[in-house]
Amino acid sequence: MFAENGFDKTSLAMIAKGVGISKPAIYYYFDSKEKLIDFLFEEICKEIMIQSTITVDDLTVNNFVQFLLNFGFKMIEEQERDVYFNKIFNEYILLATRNDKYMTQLNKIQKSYFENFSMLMNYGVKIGVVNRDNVENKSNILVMVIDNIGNFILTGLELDYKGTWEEAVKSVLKGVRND
Amino acid sequence: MFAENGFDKTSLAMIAKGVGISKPAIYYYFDSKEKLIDFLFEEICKEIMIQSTITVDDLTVNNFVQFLLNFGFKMIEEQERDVYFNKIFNEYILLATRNDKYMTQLNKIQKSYFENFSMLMNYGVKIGVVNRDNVENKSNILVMVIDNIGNFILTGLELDYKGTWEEAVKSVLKGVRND
DNA sequence: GTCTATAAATTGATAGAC
DNA sequence: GTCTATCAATTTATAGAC
Repeated sequence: MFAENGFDKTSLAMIAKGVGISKPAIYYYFDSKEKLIDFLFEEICKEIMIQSTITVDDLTVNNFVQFLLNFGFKMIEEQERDVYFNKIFNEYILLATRNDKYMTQLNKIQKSYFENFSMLMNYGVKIGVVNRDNVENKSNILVMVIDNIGNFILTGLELDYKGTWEEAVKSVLKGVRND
Repeated sequence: MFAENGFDKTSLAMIAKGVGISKPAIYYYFDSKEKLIDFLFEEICKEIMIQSTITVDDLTVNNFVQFLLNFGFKMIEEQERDVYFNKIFNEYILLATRNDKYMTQLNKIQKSYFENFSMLMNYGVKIGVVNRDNVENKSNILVMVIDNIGNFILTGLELDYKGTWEEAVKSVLKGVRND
C-alpha cells in the first residue's frame, strides 16, 4: 500500500482494513505510524543487502563475463516482474533526502553496493578479464546503469535493457577493440 | 517547499504564508492544490525540455568529444549546485507511477531525452568518432549514467562523478583499445 | 484580488472496556 | 490483543464581505 499510494496517502485506517483489524490495534504493534515506516525500511534494507551481495570465490576467466551478464539480467527480470519493491525503495530515497535517519542507512547500502562492484571489477582485473585503467570509474558505470535501469522500468519505458546492460559490461572488458 | 517537504507535507497554509497572502487567495489563481501541482509540473517539464535539447550542427571531429564531456560536466555541476530541481522532479516521477496524467508527460520527456542522445551518437558515427556497433545501447548507457549521477548527488554520496562520466564517454568512442 | 470565518472530512493517536 | 468511542489537530475548500 505504501508503494502504491505513498506514505502520506496510506492512512492507518486503510492499513487496518487491509490487515483485517481495527485502527487502534495497530498501536499494539507499533508506537506510531512513523515507527511502522521505520520498521519496514529496516526490513527492506536487509533484503537489499542480501540481494546485492556478490561472492567472488567461484569466478574464473571462463565464467566471469557470464556471471556479470546474468547478475544484470536477473535484476532486470526481477524489476520487470515486480515493480513494487523498487517503487517503495524510491519512496524511501526521497524520504531520506528529508530525514537524516533514513539517509544514514541508505548511504550504507549505497556504499556496500559500490564496494561490491568495485571488488568484482578488481577481481576481474586480477584474473585478466577487465581492463585495469580507471577500474573504479568502470565499476561506477556498471552500478549507475544497472541501478537506473530499474528506475526506467518503473516508468514503463520500454527499452532494450538487457542489450544496454550487455553493452555496458562489454565496455569494461579487456580485449574489446572499439574501431 | 514541495522539493523540501514533498507535496503532501506542504499545505496550502504553508504556501500562502511563504508567498505572504492568505490561504483562500491561492484559490483565486488555482482551482485546487492539484491544479497548482499540475501547473508546476508543466513549468518544470518545459524547463527540462529546454535544458536537454542538443544541437548537432556545430559538431566536428575535433570538438565532438569535448562537447559530450562538457554536456555531462555542466549537468553534474548544476546538480551539485542546486539539488532542488532534481528533488522535485523525482517527486513528480513517483507521482507519475501512481497517476497516468503525469506519466504521459514524463514519458514524452524521457523519449525526447533518449532520442536526443541517440541522434548525437549517430552523428558521432557519421563523422567517424563513435564506434558504430550497437549505437542505440551505447547511447542508452550515456543517458543512464548521466541521469543517475544526478540521483546519487541527491543522496549526498561523494563519488568521482566527472571521472565516471569521462569513462562512460570514452567507452563509446572509436579507436579506444581496451587492453 | 484579498480578506475573515467556517465548513466538512480525514488524520494520527488515546482512553478504557473486554 | 482487539475492540468502540472519541479527541485534537490539520487539511482542502467554500461563502461572502470589502
